[in-house]
Amino acid sequence: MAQLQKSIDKKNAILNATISLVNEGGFQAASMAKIAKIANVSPATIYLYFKNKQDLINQLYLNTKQQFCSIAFNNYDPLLPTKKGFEIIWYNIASFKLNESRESYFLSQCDNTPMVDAETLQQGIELLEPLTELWKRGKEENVIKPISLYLLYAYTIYPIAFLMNIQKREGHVFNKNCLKNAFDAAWDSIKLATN
Amino acid sequence: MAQLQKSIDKKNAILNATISLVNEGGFQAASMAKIAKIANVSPATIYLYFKNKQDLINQLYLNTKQQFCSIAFNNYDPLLPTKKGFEIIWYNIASFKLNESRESYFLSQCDNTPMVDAETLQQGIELLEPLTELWKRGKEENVIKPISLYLLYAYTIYPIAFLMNIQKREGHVFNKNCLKNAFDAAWDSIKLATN
Amino acid sequence: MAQLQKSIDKKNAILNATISLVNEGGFQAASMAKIAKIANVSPATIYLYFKNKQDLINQLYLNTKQQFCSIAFNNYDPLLPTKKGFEIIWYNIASFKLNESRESYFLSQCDNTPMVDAETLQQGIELLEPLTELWKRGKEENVIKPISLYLLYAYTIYPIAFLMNIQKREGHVFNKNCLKNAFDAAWDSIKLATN
Amino acid sequence: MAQLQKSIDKKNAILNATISLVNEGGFQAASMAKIAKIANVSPATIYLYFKNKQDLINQLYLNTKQQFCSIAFNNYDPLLPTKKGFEIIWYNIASFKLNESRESYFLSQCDNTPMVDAETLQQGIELLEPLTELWKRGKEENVIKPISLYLLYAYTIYPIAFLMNIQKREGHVFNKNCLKNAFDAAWDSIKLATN
DNA sequence: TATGAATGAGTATTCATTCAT
DNA sequence: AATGAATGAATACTCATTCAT
Repeated sequence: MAQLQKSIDKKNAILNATISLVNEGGFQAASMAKIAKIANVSPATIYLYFKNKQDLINQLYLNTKQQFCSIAFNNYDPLLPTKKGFEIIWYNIASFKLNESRESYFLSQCDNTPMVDAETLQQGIELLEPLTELWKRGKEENVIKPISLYLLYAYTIYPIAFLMNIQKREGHVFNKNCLKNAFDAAWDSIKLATN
Repeated sequence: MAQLQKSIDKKNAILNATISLVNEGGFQAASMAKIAKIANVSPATIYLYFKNKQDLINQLYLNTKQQFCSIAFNNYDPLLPTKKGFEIIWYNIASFKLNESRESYFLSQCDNTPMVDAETLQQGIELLEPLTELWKRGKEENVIKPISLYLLYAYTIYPIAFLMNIQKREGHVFNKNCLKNAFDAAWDSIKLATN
Repeated sequence: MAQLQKSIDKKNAILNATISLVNEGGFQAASMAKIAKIANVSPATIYLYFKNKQDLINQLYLNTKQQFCSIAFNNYDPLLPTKKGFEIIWYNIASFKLNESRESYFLSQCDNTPMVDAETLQQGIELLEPLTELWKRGKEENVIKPISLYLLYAYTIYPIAFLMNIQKREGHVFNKNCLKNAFDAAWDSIKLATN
Repeated sequence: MAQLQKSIDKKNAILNATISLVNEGGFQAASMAKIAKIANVSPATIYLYFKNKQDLINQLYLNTKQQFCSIAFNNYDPLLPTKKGFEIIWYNIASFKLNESRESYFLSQCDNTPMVDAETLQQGIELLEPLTELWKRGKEENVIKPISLYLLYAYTIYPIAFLMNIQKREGHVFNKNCLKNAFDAAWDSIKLATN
């Protein structure tokens, strides 16, 4: 029991150290030696928990994506009206991306570089299934434009990463009003205009 | 003259080799030795043109961003009506991002990782000034929502990078209709609804 | 009893795993971790049976040499005529070296590299005492040339290792006739020409 | 010119350092770092001259085997009578093996372990072609037993390695008389008895 | 007796950079 | 302007060995 906890703690320390280093200097700055030093373990110990560096990165990606998704669908109920459901998910995601910027910036790097295996990326995407289900329903209900899931994602979720990047780089913090504007932009881009 | 040309060719060969390598394996995969080999020069030669590796990356980023911007404002005339002007710029950018995916993917990596100096990133952003001018005017004309430039960029330009990523990863190619949908989403997200 | 057997089994599993690994990739390829994995024990367990890696190799050498010698003197009776006695021993050894090539190749590596302690090598040599006794007698009887034991060994026993190496490397198998030729060569090289 | 010489010197220093280390502690003891230190170069420099460690070992093997063979056929003339020719070659080889024990012990390790590529070993064997030609002729002339080249080698050349091993291990030095005995044993083992 | 977890020192190899030519 | 040779420091990863359980 105590041993198991110690193991979990060590693995987490390693994952944490890796996020920090990748965020500060990219994949290349996260050398196994530096990770080990920050996590307070021997370099060899990392290999007890991960097959190699790529495996470490992949696991870290999936881990973080899972955290992300578990928050994304907080309080979400598939029975809610489409717009309401989308609003809840969107604000959850925005809140994660803008508050947990450590995790978000890491995910953003993974999503825009060849750091992570294609296969692992795919696994990460599948975790968002409830959102894609919601979009499907929205299209059937003629509430959401009949456009591809890629476009829906590109215009509602992906932009939040840009805002997070700005926040991180410029110390800028987005207030409630700004967040409202962002949500409106997201919704306006995909809602089907009723005339 | 011929000598100058040879110099330019060499520098370009180096820049080109770097883009290829960064795209294939990220910053870390682009070692000076590999760059030199692909560019058909000696490692030492790189240092005649660039102070060090960071300088090489920075210059490459600015270079590529300039290419990008010179295309972005093709056929653009500040005197055009706001929506028309925006449409021209947006399609220019989309065409660059989706057709010149080599350059685009490189820029996307730079924009989402700590690869490039903060200062250099800033210089890159400033090259888009005609677009920000257009947005300013659009707001004054009550054609565009009175929201921050960050939001405008996040919801109109940034999403294209996601589409490019998808294209690259999945071999998917976006057709005219899809592009139209994307433009509409972009415009809908920032246009001021006239009631 | 059952406990003792289990211990012996484990020790043998370790020794066996080591032979396999050394044969495939030399001393360096036989890491304690790999040995443990193949022998289905924990790395730490190896240290219950052997003081350290060198001790493991030494014991394995002696063990294997003992196997070798117990076969070498099968059906051998010191009272037999010299040539007959030599013939029996020689064929025993050849049969071991050529049939038990796993063990033989291992011994050959040990005998031609600094893998094994000098002291342990000496102990291995002493196991062949009945053969050296036979040679001594043969010399007294003027049946065998009055040359050093080293020479007698070099020209009768050592060559078999070369044949084993060839067999291993080339998949070549030596038939009865070939074996007869080998024995004749061995005997011709040391027998004292009469008249 | 001076540069070329410096390069050759460096390569030789590396090869030399490698032989020393392999002789003292086997393949495993010859780490690239130790080799570099003894050769007075940086570890990275080794990779300017050799693709990797295996390549270094292979080249060293062939190099040394070439030295060996260039001596083996000193003063040898294919037109000499078979026995005379064989005698010259045998004494050349014995002299190399027993005097150049550094090189010989290294070759013996290579020949009895998986240190060297099978392909490279083959290349080494081919260098002895004049000897195999001589043996062929000897068989045609009914001077040498009609047995395989493997056997001829096993009983005439291979035993010398054993003597060298003994010399090295025990400080024992073989005198002229002993050498004569060894040659006689070699010749007796393969000569066709005329009755 | 037996182990899985842990590690500091080591492995082969590559790095960004410099320098003599 | 251009280079091949050179390198110390770093890279990812593995080693033989120990220790708490």
